[in-house]
Amino acid sequence: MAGGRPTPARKPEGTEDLWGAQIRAWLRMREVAARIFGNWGYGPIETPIMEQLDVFVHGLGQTTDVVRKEMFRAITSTNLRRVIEEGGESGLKASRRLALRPEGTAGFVRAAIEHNFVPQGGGCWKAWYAGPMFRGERVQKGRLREFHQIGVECLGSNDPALDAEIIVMLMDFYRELGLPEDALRLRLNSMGDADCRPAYRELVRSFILDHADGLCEECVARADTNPLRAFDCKNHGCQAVMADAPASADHLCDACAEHYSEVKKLLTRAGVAFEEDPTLVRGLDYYTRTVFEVEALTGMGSQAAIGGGGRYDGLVELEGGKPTPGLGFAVGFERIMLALEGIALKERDLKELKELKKRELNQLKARIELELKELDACKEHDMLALDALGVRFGGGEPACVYVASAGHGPELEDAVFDVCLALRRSGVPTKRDYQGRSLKSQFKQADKADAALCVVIGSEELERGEATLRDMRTHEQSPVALGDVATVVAKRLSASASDAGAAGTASDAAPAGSAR
RNA sequence: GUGGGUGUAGCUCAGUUGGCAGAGCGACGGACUGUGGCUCCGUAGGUCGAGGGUUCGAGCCCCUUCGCCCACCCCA
Repeated sequence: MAGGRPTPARKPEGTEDLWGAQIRAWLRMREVAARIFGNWGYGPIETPIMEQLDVFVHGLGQTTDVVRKEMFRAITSTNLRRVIEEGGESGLKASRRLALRPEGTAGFVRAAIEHNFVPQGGGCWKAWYAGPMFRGERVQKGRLREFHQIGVECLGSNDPALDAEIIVMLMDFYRELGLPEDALRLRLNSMGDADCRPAYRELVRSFILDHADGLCEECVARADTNPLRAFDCKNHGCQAVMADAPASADHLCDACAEHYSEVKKLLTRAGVAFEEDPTLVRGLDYYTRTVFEVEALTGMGSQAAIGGGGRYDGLVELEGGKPTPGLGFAVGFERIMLALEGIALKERDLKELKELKKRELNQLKARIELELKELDACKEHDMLALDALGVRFGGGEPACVYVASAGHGPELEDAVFDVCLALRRSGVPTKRDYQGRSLKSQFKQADKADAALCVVIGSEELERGEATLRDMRTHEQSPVALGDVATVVAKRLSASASDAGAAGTASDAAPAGSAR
């Protein structure tokens, strides 16, 4: 150990460091959520990443897989050893038994009860959240132990219009992110409520016992504890048998049936395509009536659901609050990114062909003209790579300016320092060299950083109290007084930014200002 | 919890019956003394995941271990 460095730590299994294009995509997705959900009356909320264990046990249900084996649990105690010796955490009071949230709804409902969010007179409370969730599962494609969700919740009304609205809003959200409806599949079902679900459950249970021959052991074994789960079984034999099982939508009580048909009517009215799927049974106990799930058709591994939710009219009561209806959904950030990547890869064939033709043309031109002025193959490759990352909706870093110094010397270095300071303080993203590179090298750096402008300061300029301002696209250069650099650059940048904004919103071909 | 795959340069990966540690891309420098993208030339970069064993000799064979990926299950 003496003098040796410790071996560097690694991030825990199933976690990701978010940086570069990823973090920008996450922030951008939150912006889109804030805008779209805001239009529908949902405001932002943030609740703790950990809650008392009971919040999840009561809310999600004792028997769900999430609670039984997928939660990260923690205790606080002044004497850990005694807790272990005396039979574990069950001896601790509730406030000392904690868990990292595996989903967002239970904590939201806890907060709603704690602060009386729902108005007495019968209005509803709407909010959206975004943040990390934790489940101790084995990692695979589209499944992490720490993952990020954006969710919305609405408490206080059983109006079917709300069920339809949040689904429409969800599809709008996907479209805004670059996932059109034809890239997705929306599945819809109704699970009934406290009045009709028990009887239906019993129907399914006896169906399973009658058809035990054709079903796998596990499905039969679960007939008593959770018969509906048999619909979810991946076993083909089970799927074939369960296809003939009684469908929940056919066994709803009158109130649930009316609610369900109203939801479907309104969805159709809004032009949202859906598939009724009687086998859709969501894994958390709190769902009642409307349940839905959205799958992406490309890019996914075996985990294709990029969002899902439904109504949970019994949940608030389960958490100890007054009976209050509610509903919501959650989408998975990482899975949406996979879906976007799938789309980008599909489009890539077309783009590659285009690229190829362009290059052929360019080669011909080169033979004739020797020099090509606007070939930008490198940048376009970068954009392709970005597309493959699924960040096409996220844009790149904002336009920036590069300050280059021609030559060395304390006066020059001070001038560079001053100019950068002024630029940054006037809100211009500014980059510079710190390693004494050659001017040529600095231009290379500026190019890589995709700088729109370059400020060159050398001893000649310095004597005149000036800097040279170079437009990296047009190659035009002009002198600017040192004191005016910040204001002139800020003006030039904002002018070109609004140009690009006006011209290039719909076309992803706008080359300027869009690399990482 | 169960099963399969994989680990060699910053990245993507070659590496033959055990015999000098490799390529492409990237990075850096130069050609061009103060002006970017193309081209050419050059340079740097490795505990071969870790530990042990067999051998004259191990990236390769054996044992142990760790990480990562994919799938079952479940879900976002």
